[in-house]
Amino acid sequence: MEKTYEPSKFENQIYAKWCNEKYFSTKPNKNKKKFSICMPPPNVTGKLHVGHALNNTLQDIMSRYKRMCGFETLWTPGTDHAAIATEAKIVAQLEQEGLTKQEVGREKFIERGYKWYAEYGSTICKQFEKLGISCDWDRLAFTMDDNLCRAVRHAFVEYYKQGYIYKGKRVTNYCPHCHSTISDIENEYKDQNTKLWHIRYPFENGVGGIVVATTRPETMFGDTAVAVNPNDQRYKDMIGKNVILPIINRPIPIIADEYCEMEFGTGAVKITPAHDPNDYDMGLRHNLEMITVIDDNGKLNENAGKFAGLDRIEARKSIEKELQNLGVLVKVENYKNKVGTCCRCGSMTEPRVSEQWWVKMKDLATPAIEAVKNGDIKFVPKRYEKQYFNWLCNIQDWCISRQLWLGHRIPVFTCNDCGFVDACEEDLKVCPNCGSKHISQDPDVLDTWFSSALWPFSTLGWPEETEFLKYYYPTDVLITAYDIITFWVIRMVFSSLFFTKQVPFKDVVINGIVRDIQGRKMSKNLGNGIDPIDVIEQYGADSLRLSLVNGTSTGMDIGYSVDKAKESKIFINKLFNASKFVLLNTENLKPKPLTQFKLDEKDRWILTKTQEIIKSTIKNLEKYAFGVASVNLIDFTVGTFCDWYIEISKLDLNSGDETRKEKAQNILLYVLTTILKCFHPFIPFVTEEIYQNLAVHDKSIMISEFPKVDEKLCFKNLKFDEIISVVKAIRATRSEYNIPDNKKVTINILPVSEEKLLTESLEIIGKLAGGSETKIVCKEPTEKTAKIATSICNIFLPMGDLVDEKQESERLSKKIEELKFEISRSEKMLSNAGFVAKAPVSLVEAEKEKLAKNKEFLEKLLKN
RNA sequence: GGGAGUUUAGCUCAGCUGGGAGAGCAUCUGCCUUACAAGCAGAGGGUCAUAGGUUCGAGCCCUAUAACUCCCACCA
Repeated sequence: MEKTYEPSKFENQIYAKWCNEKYFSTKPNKNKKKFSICMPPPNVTGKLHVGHALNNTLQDIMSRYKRMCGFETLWTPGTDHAAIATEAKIVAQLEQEGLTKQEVGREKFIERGYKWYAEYGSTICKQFEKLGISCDWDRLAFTMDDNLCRAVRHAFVEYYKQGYIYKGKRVTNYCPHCHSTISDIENEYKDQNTKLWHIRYPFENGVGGIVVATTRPETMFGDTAVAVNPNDQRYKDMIGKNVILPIINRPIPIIADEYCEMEFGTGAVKITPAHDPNDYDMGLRHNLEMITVIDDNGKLNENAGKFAGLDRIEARKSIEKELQNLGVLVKVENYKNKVGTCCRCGSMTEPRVSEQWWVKMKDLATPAIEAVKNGDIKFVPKRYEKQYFNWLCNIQDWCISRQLWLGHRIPVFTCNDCGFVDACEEDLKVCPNCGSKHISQDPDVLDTWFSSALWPFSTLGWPEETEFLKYYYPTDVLITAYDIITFWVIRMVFSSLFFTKQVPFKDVVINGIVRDIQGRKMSKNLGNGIDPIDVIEQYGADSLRLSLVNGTSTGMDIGYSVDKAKESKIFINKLFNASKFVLLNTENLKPKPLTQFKLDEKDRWILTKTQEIIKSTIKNLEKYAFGVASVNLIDFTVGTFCDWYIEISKLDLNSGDETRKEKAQNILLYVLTTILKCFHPFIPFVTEEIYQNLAVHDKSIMISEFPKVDEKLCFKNLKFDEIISVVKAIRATRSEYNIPDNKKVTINILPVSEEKLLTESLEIIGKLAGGSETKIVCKEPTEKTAKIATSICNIFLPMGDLVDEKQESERLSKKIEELKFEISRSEKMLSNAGFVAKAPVSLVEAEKEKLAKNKEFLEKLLKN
């Protein structure tokens, strides 16, 4: 092993070895229980971010843990083509070359897409490898793979044949930048400071009129009515009359509709059915004409008269000026409202009437709600169920068509001659109705999430009844961030229930978002992003992983800075060094069962503590409490193993007594091995590196067995903590007197109880507390000493003139006060009838014991 | 307008079905002690947001309040 912990020296080699040995690969094995997990596929639009590192670290922890527990473990990796995002990137790429999508043509454009997928897909996989994740690369999936395309097509056709998919005209959110419709959840509402324009629409005779308030004056050219509330006294008489739309002078009717709020604005609303979902509904109710005024590029079209060709936002100023000139602009006030933006590119979306493909959601949602309600699927933490229910209970039909070229093309074919329409798994070449060969396929592609929704089963071979599907499905756990519960988790659930009649996963573990240390989202604009690969290069993958997990809790956001990786590296370095110590002292050791040795108090103590940490690690991992598990492991490694046992073991190792030495060697090796195995899921590389150097080891730690609690190594009524208290008390007193650590003093111990233990532990106390001579005495020394009282003994440190009487009596009286306080506390509790009657018996007993012990202690102190 | 979350040491955060407040970093003091100075030992530092309530007992459960964050919703 290297002298110092330098992760870059071994991480890559170890990963290569794991791959060569096929440790990540798995296949159905009827004799074993399985554990399966499928990776939320990152988009192939770029590099991994810290969020991916977090999410995949958690999945890797579960995978490695379960694998070590003997489960046939499949973790399916993969990537997502993310049609809209990737297409935007490629369009931008083309733009740089001075080309447009149209000039390149659909076929060539798709070719470019595949090139992009290959390039960025492999970049992402390489980054994952650096992170050390143990997914089965042989089963790497991509949403545009042939078999996944077949699954998508099969799913579409099934939905279609059963009447779940239909084509319909309504207002959807259109992104003029991405040139496609997007679904409601892809449309994010953002606060914006804008204006409310009050415009007078005059009556036909040119006199008076009705004033409407609008945030979108540019849509006025598409107005086909003005609506007022039927109960609004102000406008009652105007209903049915016409007003003249200014600028283009088109007459439109005043209609009555409950939708209008009398209190808002002027109480009169301009109605633009083609550009607003509510207006659209009203248009249907009142049979209004629909006039589109904004084109695919977000510019006003010919219906806007002389404003045609202007950008929708830029046109506002000119329109405002014109309205002012016409004398119909009543006022303009500042106004704050929410504007829909495209979640991919941030452009303001445009509500527009268009014909799209939809999935009918209501019947699909019901079983999905049921699956979580009846516990077939559990959310961790549970509170995220609310988000799930909230969305499913208010479900709207899902718009699945996108006006893009990349992605899964909608498999609906139309006969150009007879109008026959059908969805087909194989391309339709000949019309089954009229025999014509003039067939055209729908030009749109499917929403990316349509294919991701099938991910857990499509990656296992569905719709084929493959062995993998039969064995590994449903998967055990999905680990993902909360921001895609609606986009993805919900859609997987209803798709799975519909197509496979099973839930896609049993547990959904939600991780938070990785933010910067100030709690801000990491973004390009802020320049506060952290590249996980940089962190790995600087501190190692294990440090990155541990820093993302340690002390965090599920579902909570994480404030992250590279300092955390540095802190983790410091701990790993500690583990590395402790291991080095053990390795140096256990070379060529032939381990024996620990029960063969005569175990003394400190041995029983460390072995019992080891069983406790195994137990707690298992318990925490089983409930996905990764952060607590690692905190406990670190605490045990540093605070128990390194700080105490290793130091103490040096006495056995250097005792010259071969039996003692061999015992210590065996215990050191056992405890270290246990620590390494428990830690392996968190920090796989360094644990493997160390493990390979152990005197005895399997071929790899990752295929070794996860530690189990050994009841034979659990001991009761241990008193070793008392010895630790003695050491700490002496150390504190030394520090009080400013005695440097390297200066030894005589330690006189006058036992009060546990004399045997104290006698056996003199060596330990002497070593750890800096004793030149450590001995049991039967009475207080006559010389001047610093006096320390502990619950099992009095300690006297002869320090000549250094001893300060005042300080001594202060310490003594402080101790007495402490004890008195403790005693009165215990007495108060025990005299409380409620406590004695209602508290658990063990607690009451413990309190009684404590009281008796403290009373005895105090009595002895006061005697002196 | 609904819903959720957060509020604990100077900072970043843990804290189990309620049973004596924890870690890391930072600060102060002393040590290069034979695994580790990326270290060791010691120390200081908290009315667990506020106010009520339930309970023998509350950081944890209930109710209200405040501040911050997020999600959902068609008020032009």
